[in-house]
Amino acid sequence: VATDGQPRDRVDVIMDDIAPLMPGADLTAKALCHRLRRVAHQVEIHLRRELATFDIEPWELELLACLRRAGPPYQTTPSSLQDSMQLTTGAITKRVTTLERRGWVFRTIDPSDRRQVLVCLTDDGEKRAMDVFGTKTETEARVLAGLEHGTQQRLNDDLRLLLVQLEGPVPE
Amino acid sequence: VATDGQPRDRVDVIMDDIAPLMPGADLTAKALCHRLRRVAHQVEIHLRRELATFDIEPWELELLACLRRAGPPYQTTPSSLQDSMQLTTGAITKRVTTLERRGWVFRTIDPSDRRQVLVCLTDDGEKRAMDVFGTKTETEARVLAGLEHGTQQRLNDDLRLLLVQLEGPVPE
DNA sequence: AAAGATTGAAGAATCAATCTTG
DNA sequence: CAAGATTGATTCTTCAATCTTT
Repeated sequence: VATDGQPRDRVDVIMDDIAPLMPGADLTAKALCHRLRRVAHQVEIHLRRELATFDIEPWELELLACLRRAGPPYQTTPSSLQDSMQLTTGAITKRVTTLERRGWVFRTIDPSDRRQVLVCLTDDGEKRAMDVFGTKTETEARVLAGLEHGTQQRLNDDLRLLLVQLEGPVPE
Repeated sequence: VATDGQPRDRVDVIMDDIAPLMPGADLTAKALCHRLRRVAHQVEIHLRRELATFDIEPWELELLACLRRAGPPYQTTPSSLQDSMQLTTGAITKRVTTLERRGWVFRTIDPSDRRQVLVCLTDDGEKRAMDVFGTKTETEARVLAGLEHGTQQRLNDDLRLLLVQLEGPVPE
C-alpha cells in the first residue's frame, strides 16, 4: 500500500495482509469501510469517557438534543426520534423509558391521534442538557482537532454524498 | 447551511436546527461526528443483512478474517485480536468463546508463555470464511458504489490522518 | 388491514474484579 | 507486582410478536 509520506495506520497494515490473498483486487472500498467503522468507534469512546464525568451516556444526551432541537414546547413522537436516531422502534421505546425513569422526559398521548405518543422534555431534562451540551461540543472539536478545518469540510462534503445514498433523500 | 448544489442530508437538517441555538459557533466538527457515526451505522446494517443469508454476523467474519490474515498456521493471541478489533479484553474472550462453540476456532495454551492463549482456526472455520469473504467484499463495494473511486481514495487519505491521531501510530 | 408503539427473549459490549503465569 | 485472559453483573440492541387506535 503506497501512502507516500503520510504515516500509515492500522488499516494499512490489515490491507497489506489481505492484498496477497486477493491479487489484482481493488481494496479501496474495503479499506474505507474499515476506517469508517474504526473512526466512528473512537469518537464514541472519547465522547463516552468525557460525558461519564456528568453521569450521562452519549445516547441519552442525543435524545435530549433531539427534543431541544424541536423547539418549544420541546416534544416529539417516537417515530420522529427513530428517524433522527436511525434505530429500531424497540430501541426507541426503551431509550425513552430509561430517560423517563431518570426524570428527564415524560410521555403523553397525542389527543389528535391516540396511536401516537408525545415525548416531552422536563425542566430537569432541559437543565441537564444545557449543562452538558458545551462539553459535548468541545469534545467533538477536540477529537477532530488533528484535522485542518479544510479537511474536515471536505470530509463533510464527501460523506454527505454517501449519506444521501444510504439514508435516502431528506424527507420533505 | 450552504451546500450549494449538493443535495442535503439529514445531518444538514439537524445542523439547521442547532445553528440558531449556538450563534456564531463553528459546526463543522459536530456535523462531521454525526456523519461518521451515521455512515458507519449504515454500513454495518447493510453488511449484517447481507451476511444473515449465510447465518454469520459481521463480527464473527471479522474474527475469522483476523486469523486468516495471520497466515498459516492461522493462529493468534487474544491480545493481538484486541489490537486488531479495538475492543475490551472481555469482549474478545466472549467472541472467541462463541466461535469456539460454533466449531470455527479452538484455543491452545502457548507452551512458551503459559499466560498466553493461541486462538486457532479450524478447517470448518476456514471453509466458512472462504465461502463468505466474497460476499463481504462485494457488499462493501456496493454500499460505497455511489461514490466515485477518486472520492473513496480521498476519504481514505483524510480518514487515515485522523485514525493515526486516534489510535496512535501503528505498532512496530 | 395499516400505523404507531410496546414487550420479551436472545445476543453482545463495557467495566470491574479475579485468576494464573512470569 | 505485572501481563494475559476470564468471569459476572449490568446495560443496550435487535428481532419478532403483540396490542391499540385509525
